[in-house]
Amino acid sequence: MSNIRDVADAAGVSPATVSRVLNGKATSLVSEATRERVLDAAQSLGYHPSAAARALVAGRTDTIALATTNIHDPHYARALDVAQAIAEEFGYHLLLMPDADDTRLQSLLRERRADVIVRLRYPVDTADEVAAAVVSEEQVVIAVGPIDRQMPLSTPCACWDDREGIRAAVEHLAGLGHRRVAFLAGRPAQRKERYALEAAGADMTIVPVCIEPGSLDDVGRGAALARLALQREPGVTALLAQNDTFALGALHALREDGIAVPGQVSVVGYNDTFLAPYSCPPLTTVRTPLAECVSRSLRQVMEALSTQHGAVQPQSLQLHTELVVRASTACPPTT
Amino acid sequence: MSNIRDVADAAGVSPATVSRVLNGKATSLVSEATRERVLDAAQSLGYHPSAAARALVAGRTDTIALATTNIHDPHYARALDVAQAIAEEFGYHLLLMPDADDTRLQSLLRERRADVIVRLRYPVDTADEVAAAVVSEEQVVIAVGPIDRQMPLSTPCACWDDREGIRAAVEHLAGLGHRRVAFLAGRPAQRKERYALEAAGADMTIVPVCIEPGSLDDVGRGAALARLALQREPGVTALLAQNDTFALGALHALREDGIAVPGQVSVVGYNDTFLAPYSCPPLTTVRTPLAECVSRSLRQVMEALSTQHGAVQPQSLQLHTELVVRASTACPPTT
DNA sequence: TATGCTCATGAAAACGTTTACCGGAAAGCG
DNA sequence: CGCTTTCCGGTAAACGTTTTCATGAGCATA
Repeated sequence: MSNIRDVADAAGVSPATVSRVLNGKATSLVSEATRERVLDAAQSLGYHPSAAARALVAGRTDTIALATTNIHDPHYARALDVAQAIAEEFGYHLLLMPDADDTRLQSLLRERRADVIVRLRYPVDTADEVAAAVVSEEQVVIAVGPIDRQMPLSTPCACWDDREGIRAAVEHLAGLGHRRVAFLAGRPAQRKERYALEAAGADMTIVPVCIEPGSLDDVGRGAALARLALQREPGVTALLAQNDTFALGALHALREDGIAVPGQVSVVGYNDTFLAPYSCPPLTTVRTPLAECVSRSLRQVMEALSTQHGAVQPQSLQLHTELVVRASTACPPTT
Repeated sequence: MSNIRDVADAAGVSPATVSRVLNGKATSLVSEATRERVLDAAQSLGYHPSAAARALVAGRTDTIALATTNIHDPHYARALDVAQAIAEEFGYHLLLMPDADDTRLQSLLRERRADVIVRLRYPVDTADEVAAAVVSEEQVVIAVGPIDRQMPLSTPCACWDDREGIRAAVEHLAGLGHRRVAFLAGRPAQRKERYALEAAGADMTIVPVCIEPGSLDDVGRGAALARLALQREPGVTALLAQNDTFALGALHALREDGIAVPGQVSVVGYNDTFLAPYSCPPLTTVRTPLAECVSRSLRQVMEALSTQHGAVQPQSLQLHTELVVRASTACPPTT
């Protein structure tokens, strides 16, 4: 394993010069002749600087951490793709940290394992507690997620309002004539469930349905929830799913049970994942701007980090959600 | 930001003692009284040891790197889940390295950014070139992917034989009476395509169909490939897809064009992702043991790394593929 | 009391970089 | 020729750990 010292010896210069050549910010500091000699030596020795040593002295790890639950959900996988692309663009590495509670994120920061943490889909207003662990001016926590109420954050933040999306879905269903709708929730006391209830007008009832976490995968849970809803709540003519994956399961269950979608029951998803247009029938769903949020906020921070020398001032960004109407919703049957 | 020295001062001991307490392998080396004092001091100072400094001196980063293309494919997302779970179990971090060519993997190793690299889905027999960069006895490259021919590797390896799966699919279709089948390939000269051709018996023709990489997502490409196949290759009664995502697109296209599956055309997927049972109709597909391969080989290496002090001897593992028959295949129409 | 052993702890040397500081040579200018 | 300026590159001090070696205390044994 070769050192910077080995390279220096091979090129007949000092380690400092090698470092200067390899980091080469100001090209003027070293002559063209030595630069070439150093590069040759490094090349022929197969030299790569130790990330640890560099991080230790420079205080940067060139690493972005992505903190999220549910990497298996296509919606988050998309965000991961986006983050990866940006990391690559700026020469950073991507560290994955799923199911990360605040304590683990804080130690991640303190151990200096990452310069930037993108915290996905937790309610953004709890991000400040994590950000409190920020150690240097060059460490940032970015909060990306649904927002409850506008409030000033000390960290960069990109968010959207789930109420907006839910309201659009509910109004769409109400406009079609649905009067009784079931909300297929991941677990009890979901925020979205509250939104759905609050969005329901006087002429519409929303009944939440949920199921204890078990051995089922997400699609399976969606199927189970759909069956439960139709069996337990007579008169329900539409299902509003917690996410597209649940909706996919619901579609499958209804198809198996011989219930026509959207003829007898309408189904609305959430997130507009890449599966939604290809389901059977194509899924009406609410597009949430998760990927866009990650993309914009992360890029902004990375740019600030790479040019300006010092702290990143927290910028907030709020994007809109939007209902995408496809073929899984229609008027309720006229009985 | 607090040091190990700060903690030492606060506890009235030397840094060495703090290190001993915090790494605490042999509990007998430090007295109970000082141990508690140190832990208290560390706690109240919010101390976390610097990952960089630790990595520099100890030569380990406690990091597993996952090298793969296509994180957005549900099949790889599953592998990622598995790897993450194991990393967590052993107290390691997970670094993501998509689209990594050999050069980048080698510098990853040389920079010592990871102790273990899991290299997904490249032909396993090219892994040795990457492993050649292995620097210390405690660095490992694990090769996980389809295998062409059995050959001794210098690195741990978990693989399966795509020919096995392809053959099962082809025989299934042949048994149903299909005589002309299209293979929907990702790009020209795919290995699987070769396998498909070689698996076809005398009484069956396989025509490859492919399409230049473009702006389409994978599902969209599957749809386009299906349409292309049926238009360009008359007499085709079954489609064999490169992967489940393509198959999903194919199902969608056929449904849109009013072609009955499996009545008029049969469709076979590949990989058996979580979507396969829920497609419309449920997808007949070949189950490949990617996740299982990752799980087993990675766990074995991690255990070797954590107990035995020294090199990991390369163990090879080959698992079977298996055809999962669902509802997207049937006899060809009798014209 | 001298000897030897165990046990807890401290001192100091790595690990491989980056960077602030300094010195010397070359060059421009009077 | 002497002075200042510029440019190039070397020296050495960090960065925060882990780990080897040494030291000294306590204690048992002879």
